[in-house]
Amino acid sequence: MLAARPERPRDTVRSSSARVFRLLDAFNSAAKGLSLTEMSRRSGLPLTTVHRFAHELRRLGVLECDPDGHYRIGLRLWEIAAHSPRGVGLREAAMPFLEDLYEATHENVQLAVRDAHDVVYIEHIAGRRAVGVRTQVGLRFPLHATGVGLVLLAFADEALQDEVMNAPLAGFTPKTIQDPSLLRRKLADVRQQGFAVSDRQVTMDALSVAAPIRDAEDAVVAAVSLVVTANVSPTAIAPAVVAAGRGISRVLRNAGMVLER
Amino acid sequence: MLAARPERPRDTVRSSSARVFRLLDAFNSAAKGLSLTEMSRRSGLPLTTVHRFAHELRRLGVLECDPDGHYRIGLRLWEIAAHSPRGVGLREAAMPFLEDLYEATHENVQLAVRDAHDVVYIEHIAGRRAVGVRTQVGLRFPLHATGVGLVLLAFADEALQDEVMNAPLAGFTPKTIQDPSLLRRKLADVRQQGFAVSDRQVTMDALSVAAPIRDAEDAVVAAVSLVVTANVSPTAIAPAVVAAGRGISRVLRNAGMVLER
DNA sequence: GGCGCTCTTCCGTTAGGCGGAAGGGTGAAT
DNA sequence: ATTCACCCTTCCGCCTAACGGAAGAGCGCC
Repeated sequence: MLAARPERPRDTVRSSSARVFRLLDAFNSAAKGLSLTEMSRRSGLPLTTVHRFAHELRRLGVLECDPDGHYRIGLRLWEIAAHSPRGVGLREAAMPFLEDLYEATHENVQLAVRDAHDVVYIEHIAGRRAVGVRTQVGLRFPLHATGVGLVLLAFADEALQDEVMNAPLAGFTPKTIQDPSLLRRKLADVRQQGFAVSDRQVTMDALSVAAPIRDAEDAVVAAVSLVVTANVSPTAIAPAVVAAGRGISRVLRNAGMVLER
Repeated sequence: MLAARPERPRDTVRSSSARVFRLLDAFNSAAKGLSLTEMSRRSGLPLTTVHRFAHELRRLGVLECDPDGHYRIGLRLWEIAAHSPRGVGLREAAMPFLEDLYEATHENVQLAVRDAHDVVYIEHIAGRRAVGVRTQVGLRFPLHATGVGLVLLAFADEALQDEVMNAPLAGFTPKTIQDPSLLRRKLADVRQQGFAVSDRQVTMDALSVAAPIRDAEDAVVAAVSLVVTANVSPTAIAPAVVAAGRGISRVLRNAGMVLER
């Protein structure tokens, strides 16, 4: 008699952990803290569920809550994340070299890894004087446009390269490579030269030079780059960037760090 | 007939989220990745439960797993943590100033917040030439010994100060303050001077000078410090540290950041 | 081949999760 | 004062997803 169908799996996984992390994901691009209702809206979880989770997570220190009921990502989560090899582990190894690079140039220094089809920025150093760049720790960006992305793509599996080529390549400026065969040739150049140049492919006022970072098993697991104003010669700064990449790779090798997936 | 008692709450909370984070906590002080069995042992959760969680968390990207079955904290968790105001948010605001401090001195620069009775290091910059310090991003340390700790304690609630005083004060060197009344006087000095000096209280070869960082509501929410060899004069470096603290506070104020708990 | 180790699958039980509904609190608009 | 709009909180019955012991599979090692 017209019983409503079970109608189970709306579109979502019904495990408890998946819900918790769906809730936590609601905090990306949340400048300020979120109220319970906002969390509910962003995550698509029922308010009651959010209420239950939020209180529990607060009790655990995973979320923090200011007096007027706005929740934020808490220090506890940050501490757990500090044990992430590809995040903080890599950063610790790389920092002295990024430091030197910054001090020598006073330009934007960036450290990034790949996740799926994105670059994820792990660290960046920028003085107040350097060219304005919109990168931020934790930010994602498509692989084909940036210097670090080109490096990470050039040394990735062919399967992954194909996937990226077959998807539409977003354009940011007139100089962004959007043609797959052009990109393929570019990647070959990167592999041969040992560094990548992204010339005004993200903004028209900046170019970046990036070099690979290898782990203890010699796999390219990260990239370091220098972003400078577009009038600087890439070949002038490439040696320093490549040297930094080598230095960081050496530290990873000596520490026996393996960061492959 | 002799039914075994329910015997419910061994010592642990039985919520799903609490278990997940108990599992994730198993990763602290885990240099390398953990196997399922190791996770089970460290967390005290039954192997089957760990098995279920680990697979689910891996599916979610919260954990990563290398081919031989060793799990690590994944990039997804790190990305979520990148939205933590007291972690990455603070770091972003402070970085240029830490940078300047480092460049001017080439000594160890540290940024820390307080959590309960501990200092938690959010950032540190150390060249290869600086005095060896064992701090690390994400590390905890007692409040009463370090420079940053003294600052954070000096400007904390009286209630919290009392709690710290009433607990035994761990000693690290002969110069570590372990007497509550001495500590109380020290804290008064810190408040009056506007900076703290920890002279050989952690190791006999180093001293640190720390200054407070205030958020948009003028609450002391963090501290910045410089750790140098014990023969450097604290008063010589204090102005630079205090200036950095002021600079960072200004950025927080302009950004309207409120980091009180 | 037996032993110790770890990972995986199975499955019956149940407690913890779920979320609609209703209640309370606050502030702004009328 | 009354209404409205929001947001947070509590309650409670249903039920499913989580639980974990037990047994089995894979893998070196002595």
